Amino acid sequence: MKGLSAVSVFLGTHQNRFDAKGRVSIPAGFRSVLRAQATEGESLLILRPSHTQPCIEAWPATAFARLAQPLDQLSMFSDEHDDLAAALYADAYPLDPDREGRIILPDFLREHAGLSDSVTFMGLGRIFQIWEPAAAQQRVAEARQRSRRVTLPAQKGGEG
Amino acid sequence: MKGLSAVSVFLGTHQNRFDAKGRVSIPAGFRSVLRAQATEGESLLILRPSHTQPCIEAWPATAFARLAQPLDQLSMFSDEHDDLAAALYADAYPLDPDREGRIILPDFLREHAGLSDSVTFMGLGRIFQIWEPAAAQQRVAEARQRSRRVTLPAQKGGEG
DNA sequence: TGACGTCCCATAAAATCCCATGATAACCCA
DNA sequence: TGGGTTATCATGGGATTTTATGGGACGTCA
Repeated sequence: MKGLSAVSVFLGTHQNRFDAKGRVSIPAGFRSVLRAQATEGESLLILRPSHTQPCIEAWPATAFARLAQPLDQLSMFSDEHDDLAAALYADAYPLDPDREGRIILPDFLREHAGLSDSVTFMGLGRIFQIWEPAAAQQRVAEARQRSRRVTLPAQKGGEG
Repeated sequence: MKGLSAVSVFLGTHQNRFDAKGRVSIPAGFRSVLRAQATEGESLLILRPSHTQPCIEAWPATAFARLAQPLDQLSMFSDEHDDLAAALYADAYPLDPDREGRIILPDFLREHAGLSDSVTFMGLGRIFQIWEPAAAQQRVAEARQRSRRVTLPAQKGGEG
């Protein structure tokens, strides 16, 4: 593969616009990561509102499956199981892009993220997030600030 | 002997120019280091703005993966994880050179480094940096000054 | 029937491919 | 050691492909 495509994690931020029909292109790079992570018979990606931030989380099928794994360790029918299942699944929204790689966001997600006419796709490694552009900028600045304090546990082997 | 090509770290300083299409050649020596450090399925290099200097950091795939390793030790969904992921990934920009070894820098990186028509590639061992030539010179001078006062810690064995 | 999503085609801009060139540096052989 | 021959490199540019975006037509499911 060429160009941005040869990556297996979501990196960088990209800004695209809604068209008149409410469609947005998923950045090409992200599309190819999604394809690489796709699971036969599952939708290409799963959206859900972030529970801590005004943005939409986008999960590739495989990553979402992993996310849900802790469920298996809870006894079925327990309250914990139900709670977790509800938290994970109830507001998840599986989705496949059209042939041009565009998606249409359901209203509840657009509202949750406060989207208007443009969206920022923010790569976060395993997943990516969809933000209102202004909020995205703010978020990154904040994250930079905070992670400056969260000094990394020193790497063994002198990092090299 | 093969000259610089046989080295696995980024050494030296090279200055190249943007062409009319906004492309710059990565110095040949750096290219071969990048190839040596490449990871199957990942882009050849990852750029990000330096958070401490007006320059662009260029990471080979493997080194970047190491940089991001601490993430794996944080539980998904923790605030630390989110902050760190955003800080590391959101402004990263993966890319692959064209067949001639040239790259096109996105605007936000060109602006961050204040690039105009030429760029200086500065080898820093594990990574290299991309500078506006004047700023690079200044930077090197400062670094020389400062490192005069610094004593290197004794080396333990072990190359990366 | 009508709203909405999908299929298909269209397009401008941008990125990439592919070929070309002058300059320099590496090489070879006498 | 000299001097010509090659290979490599930085750079240039036309042709092609990809990408983001726009929009008409069709299906489907209430």
